[in-house]
Amino acid sequence: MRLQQLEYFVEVVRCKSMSQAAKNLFITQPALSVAIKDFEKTIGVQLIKRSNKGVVPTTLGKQIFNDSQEIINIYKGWPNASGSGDICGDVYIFAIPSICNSILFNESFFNLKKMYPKLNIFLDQVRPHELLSHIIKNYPSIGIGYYLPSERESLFSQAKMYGLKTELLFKDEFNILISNKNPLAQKDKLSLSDLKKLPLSYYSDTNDNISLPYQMYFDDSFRFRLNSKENIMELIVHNKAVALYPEKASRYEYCIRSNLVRPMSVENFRFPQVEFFILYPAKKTSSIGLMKVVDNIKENLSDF
Amino acid sequence: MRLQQLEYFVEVVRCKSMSQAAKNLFITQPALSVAIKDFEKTIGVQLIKRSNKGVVPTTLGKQIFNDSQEIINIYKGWPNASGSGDICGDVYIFAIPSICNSILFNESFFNLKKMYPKLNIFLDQVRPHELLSHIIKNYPSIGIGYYLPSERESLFSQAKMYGLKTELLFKDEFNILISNKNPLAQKDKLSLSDLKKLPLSYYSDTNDNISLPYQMYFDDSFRFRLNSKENIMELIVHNKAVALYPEKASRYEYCIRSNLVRPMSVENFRFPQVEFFILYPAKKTSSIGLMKVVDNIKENLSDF
DNA sequence: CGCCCTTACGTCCAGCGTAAATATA
DNA sequence: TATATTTACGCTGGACGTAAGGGCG
Repeated sequence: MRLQQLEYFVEVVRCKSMSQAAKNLFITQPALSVAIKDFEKTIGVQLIKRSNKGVVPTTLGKQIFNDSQEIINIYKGWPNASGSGDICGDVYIFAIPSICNSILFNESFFNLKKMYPKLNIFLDQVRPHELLSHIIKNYPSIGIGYYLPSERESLFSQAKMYGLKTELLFKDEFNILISNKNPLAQKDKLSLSDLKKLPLSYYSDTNDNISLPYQMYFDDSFRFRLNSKENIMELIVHNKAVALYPEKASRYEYCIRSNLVRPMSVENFRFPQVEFFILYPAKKTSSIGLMKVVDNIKENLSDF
Repeated sequence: MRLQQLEYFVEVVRCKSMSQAAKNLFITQPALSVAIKDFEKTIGVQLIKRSNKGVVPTTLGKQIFNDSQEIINIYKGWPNASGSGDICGDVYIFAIPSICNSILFNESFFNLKKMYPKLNIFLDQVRPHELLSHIIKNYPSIGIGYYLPSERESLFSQAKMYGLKTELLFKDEFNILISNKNPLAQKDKLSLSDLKKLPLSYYSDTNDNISLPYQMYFDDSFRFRLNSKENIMELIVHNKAVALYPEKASRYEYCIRSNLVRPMSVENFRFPQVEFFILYPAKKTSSIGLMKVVDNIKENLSDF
């Protein structure tokens, strides 16, 4: 017998309806029907009477309804029990640079910390090619990154091998970040020939597989290989270079919000489309704290 | 989270030892170790400190130990909860004639009824070839019968198809039941030629695949095909015929206990060896009452 | 080395979703 | 037919057993 079944039963009695309770519990109605039936089977007696109008508890059903509420009240007080109890523990998040601001800019992310003061949340910025290894080394932890559509299958299967679940958050498109000081920033769109006047900055790791292939389109008389987003942004703001960044994910960058730089696309030309994903332990035994953070991020970044 | 995990945790704290608790809980020590670890993971905090001397609860562990006991006390009062609460419901047992007395003769079988007065137990005597169909028609129910070793695989796989679990109870050997009035009963063993003087009685169903093949060894000038054990026993007691019966399973027959008839073997000759089995629903959601009866029978009839 | 607990891995069952069936007004 | 519940079935994950691994006296 699972504690969850008690919660299911309580919700069914409260709603006087299987279908309504199923909605509230975020499971399908047949699944709930079976769960309640199994619950009755282990208890050994009928707990609710079914009809096409809904359900009503039997005499004993009411008794067990009360007991169940009492039990739920006890364990909801436990740390990390699915109530809002005393959720605690350490949660590690590894995210690629472009998405970090989007996470941090979101007020509800900080509400997590207010809601669960004992929950320690650590956000580490890592380069895309390091993401998976960080997640695995620091299991259990959460990862946020992107993949090119062609990398999708290999990422999903690799993650699965390590007991990780991968979920798509949103699709994004790379664009050029350019300083508003640059006269070209006045245009609606850049042309391919404009690019030749612009030096491209990119990450110093040799696996920057987004920017590297496009180097040839830019002014290749300069070479800026830097190892932090801050360095790169600094360069862009001072109009010494441009960079390729995912558009949606970067929308909360300070330089963009304050109009120091702007994202621009190129006429008749598309930079890579990518899909942002979240990676987290597939096991249901993951700490509730971790799952709260996962749910929060998914809520904030889905359909971004 | 399962209610069982609370019981596991409570037992571990009580024993101050994983291995001892595992013994009391009838699971292996590694299984318990994992269960407790999962419990801690969902709660989010360490509940016990491990050492090579055993385990001790942490501060929070003690708190949750108390809460768990409280929760267990609540649901142990429910009908069929694994406490000795108010176990109720109907339990149907189908057993072949030869084993019925062994079940009924056992005092502990009747203690079941004393312990759980609301549990209705129905015992039906059925012929071996009808056993499976009765079990299926009356699902969930319990069956007790025997098979020839050659029938073993087919029975097990067929039962599995119907969601039934089959367990060996004990091995038995068929022997001749003969009236003590008969002078041959004075001998130590019968000879094959003695059999020719003895008419064989057997069940009137055409599927009596134990007795039928041996008909030729007996006095075949008589043919007694009867449809109840009482009729057959009556015949044997009055020395009008003999019959083939499994020896161990029949030991509680009144006629045998009171020395009216005795089982005899034949020199240099063996009647079929059979294996008695119990059949019951494989699902863990079976009513606790049914499982109590299954456990009782297994306890009484294993290594008979 | 022995005791106690953990990790690894394979097997089997339970939980849930999808789709289809059933019941009642 | 419309609404509510049940049944059927496939997939995935969890529970437990067996066997092997590690820490501490």
